[in-house]
Amino acid sequence: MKNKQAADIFREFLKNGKNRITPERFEVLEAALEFEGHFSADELYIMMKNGKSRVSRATVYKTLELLASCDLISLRNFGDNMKRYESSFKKQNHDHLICMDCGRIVEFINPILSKLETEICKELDFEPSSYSFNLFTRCKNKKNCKYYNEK
Amino acid sequence: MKNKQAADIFREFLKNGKNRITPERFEVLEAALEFEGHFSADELYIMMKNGKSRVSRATVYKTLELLASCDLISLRNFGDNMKRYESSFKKQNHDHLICMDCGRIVEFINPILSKLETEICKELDFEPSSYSFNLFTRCKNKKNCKYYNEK
DNA sequence: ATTGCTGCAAAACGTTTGCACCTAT
DNA sequence: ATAGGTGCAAACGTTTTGCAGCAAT
Repeated sequence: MKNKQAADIFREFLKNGKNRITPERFEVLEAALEFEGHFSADELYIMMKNGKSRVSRATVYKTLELLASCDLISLRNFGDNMKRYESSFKKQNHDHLICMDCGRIVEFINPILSKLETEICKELDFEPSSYSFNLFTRCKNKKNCKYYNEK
Repeated sequence: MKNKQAADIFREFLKNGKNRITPERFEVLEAALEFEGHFSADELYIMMKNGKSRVSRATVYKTLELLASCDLISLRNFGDNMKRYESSFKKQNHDHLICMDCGRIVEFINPILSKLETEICKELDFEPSSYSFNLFTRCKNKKNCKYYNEK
């Protein structure tokens, strides 16, 4: 177990919710934290299969939901109809710029957004939980964009 | 045809893109503009079917894409894996607060967001196209929330 | 002993596609 | 005449579900 601290958080979360502590769940946790960048549930499942894991697709899907509930990973939506996740353990909260031509996803941090979240929720009288701010763009120079050109 | 002005915009857009002008496309336009609030492609299709329209599901899906391209409607993503649309004809650009408990969607307008869009895109050197800012929340008083309680 | 979890396959869901026919140009 | 659109049903990709057996409590 490489991320003992994350595992402790997950174990505590499972206990409090009267969920069982199973080796499969910790396998998924570890794979999710190791994954570089954004991944879909199926991508993670395939990666784990290739790594000779015997965890099932259903378990991967369900465990990712649990991990998102306890904020060890974040759920993202980039406009395709697909849930994506990324590790949020020991990582600063950030937002995403998506290029609709080349598919690149650039992360950025802007401190105003979480202030806006607090402010607007207060005004409308809702309890904030999370927010998403996505910028959909097109890269300027297709000729110089290696991501666009390699497609 | 109730929305002559929108129809003109659509007709012009179709011509410029060498798309044909068909009665089916204008039927979808009209239904989309009449729909109150947010709708999925399938919801619109079902509604049209119930209204005795003979337009096919495929045509609805494709026409909604065209309508979004010429900004007569806006494409939204509220975190479920489903494309949602809403009329944006003669309507101010706005963002959404989603209550994850009762399902309510509240619209709000905040002028800072489009400034942020411009600013961040400039800094990262991308051409802005659109953005989405969603606040995921929980309503504060379940007891007094009629949306929560009617479920 | 009792739930709850797992793996598997099947089903569900929204969406896209292939194709023969039709229609706007 | 011809390119493009339509309707239908089948295919698609992601996610969820039902269920029998298994394992954590």
